[in-house]
Amino acid sequence: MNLKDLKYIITVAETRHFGKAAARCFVSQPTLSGQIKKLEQQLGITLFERTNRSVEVTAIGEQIIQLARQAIDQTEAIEQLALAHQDPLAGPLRIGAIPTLSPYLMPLILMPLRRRHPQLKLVLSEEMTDTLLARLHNHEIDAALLATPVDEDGLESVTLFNEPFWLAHPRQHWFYNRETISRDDLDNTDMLLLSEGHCLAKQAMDICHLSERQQQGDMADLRASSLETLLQLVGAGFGSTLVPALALRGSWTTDSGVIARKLELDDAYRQVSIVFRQTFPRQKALQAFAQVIMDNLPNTVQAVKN
Amino acid sequence: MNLKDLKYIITVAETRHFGKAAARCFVSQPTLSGQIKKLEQQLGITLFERTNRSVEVTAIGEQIIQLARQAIDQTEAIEQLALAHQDPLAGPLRIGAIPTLSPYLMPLILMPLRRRHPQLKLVLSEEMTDTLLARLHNHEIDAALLATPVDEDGLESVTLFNEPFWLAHPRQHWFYNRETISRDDLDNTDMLLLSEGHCLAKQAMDICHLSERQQQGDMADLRASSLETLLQLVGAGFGSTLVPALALRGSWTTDSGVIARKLELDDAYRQVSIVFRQTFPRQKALQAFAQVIMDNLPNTVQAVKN
DNA sequence: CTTAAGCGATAGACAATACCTATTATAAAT
DNA sequence: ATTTATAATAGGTATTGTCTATCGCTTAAG
Repeated sequence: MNLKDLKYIITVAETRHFGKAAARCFVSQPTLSGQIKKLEQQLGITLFERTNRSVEVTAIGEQIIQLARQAIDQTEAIEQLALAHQDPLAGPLRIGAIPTLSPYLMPLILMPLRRRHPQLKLVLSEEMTDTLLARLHNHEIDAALLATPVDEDGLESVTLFNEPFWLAHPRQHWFYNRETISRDDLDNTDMLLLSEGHCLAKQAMDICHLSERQQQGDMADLRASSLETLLQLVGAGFGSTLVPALALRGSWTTDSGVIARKLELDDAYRQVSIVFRQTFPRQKALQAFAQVIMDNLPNTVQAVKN
Repeated sequence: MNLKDLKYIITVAETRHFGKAAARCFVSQPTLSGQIKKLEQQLGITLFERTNRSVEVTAIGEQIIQLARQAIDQTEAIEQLALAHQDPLAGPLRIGAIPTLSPYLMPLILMPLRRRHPQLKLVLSEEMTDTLLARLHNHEIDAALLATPVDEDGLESVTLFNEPFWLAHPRQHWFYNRETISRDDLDNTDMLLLSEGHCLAKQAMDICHLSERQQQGDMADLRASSLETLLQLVGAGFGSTLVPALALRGSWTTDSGVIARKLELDDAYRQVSIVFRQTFPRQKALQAFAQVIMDNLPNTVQAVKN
């Protein structure tokens, strides 16, 4: 059986005329006759009762043609669906981002994205780097926004921007009187960190020259599960911390006893990149998404030219 | 697009493995790969995201494969339906019969038919010869049981049996004392007839040598619309009539003042035949139906050997 | 009564394409 | 480093869908 054959019998049933049906199917009449004969033999039944003068559909033919119509409808639905999704921007894009980035970046780009690519729908998830990479491999998400370099098999990574770390310290802290903060200053203060698994925790440790062991001994009980909590702790005077620039766009500096200051250190930034499977077929959609991000960054962070 | 292609992508979606899918489809792996590539190009979308190590279905692929499954289901339903009807006896057979035959013949054969061919369902209709022939041409019925020879284009006719005409007369009639009834006797009595259109009316007139005109003058007001009515009239003494043998199988002789007697005339019978379109594809079913009729006739009528 | 026109079926040649074998390229496992 | 497993590619073969030309038949017209 064949989809063309089904179209043929449907058309014959409609026209009750082999010649006209053939013309409507853009084939010759012998072709149509032959294909229908073949189909009838394959099915073992007669679909049309024909004389030189008339063509009538048999009872069983009526039933079969009804089913054939449904089958053709399904295939046309397939073509419609495919056509609607030929635009790689169309349809949902499943994006995961790390928790120290997502709540600060997404508000910046969602509106511009909708304006620029209204047909592109996002499905967002917020998880830590390892989980995101696993979900990427499992095809559960299409891309991940990470702040750590990735070099895994089958994954590709495009850097979007460099996000500086700022120092957040309590107002009462002796930092308050310093003109600039040096790395030595950072080494000699109480640094609060995010709980384990957050890449930001490890990066902060690297910059402040803290070792894992040191950390465990000192303030394991003061690791926070979110940046918001962390800043609350800073405001309460428990210590200082490094904060990615985008996270400071809120009202932290003004009210709640937290002072945020730029760091004049070469390596006090993180590289935010979008990571996806090399085989992902809708990379154009990711490209568009990335472009919207880079076009809508505040001037505290600098987009990377690729 | 092609039904085979749809089967291919369904199988790949199930196995997530081109080689295994190819084996299950009984084709080589390159064939499967090529066909799927072709389909993806035709649809303009990627159905599977594949590496050397894994095959995963894309989001749009999932949707399309779901539709493909439905389409394949429809075609399998077509094959099932065709298979179920490959037995030409299967499915309903639309039979029309004339009113002077149907109510007397059908009770004789319905039970034997069900015993012999339980899968053969009858759809009966009861109309006069002309109507039946028209419906036959219109494909509204598949065969007609008639008592008149038919020689129309595209129709074929098989004689089933010869049904003798019996004479039905009132008990008080002078026929009652006669040993045998001759044709002259018939000419000289009041013959009651069925209303126009019934072939039995014309046949009775032929046998009794009545002309149309004669009939109109005499007893146009006494034509009956059914055999039952006609016999009621006979019982009431309004005249005599010719009755086909099968119609006398009831209890007419015993009670209601009607005497039925065989006629010893060469031409006092009618030929009952089954008529159908030459192109009708289920002639085997008609053959079976006809055989059941001939096997279950009472000994008052004689089957015709073909 | 002959001729012409319309219709579906048939025959044979051709061309598109589905299919196969053999091979390549690449990644994972030993 | 070698082997194994996988999908992709290349090139040749075979199937089969399609075409043109024609037949056989029926109906309509001259």
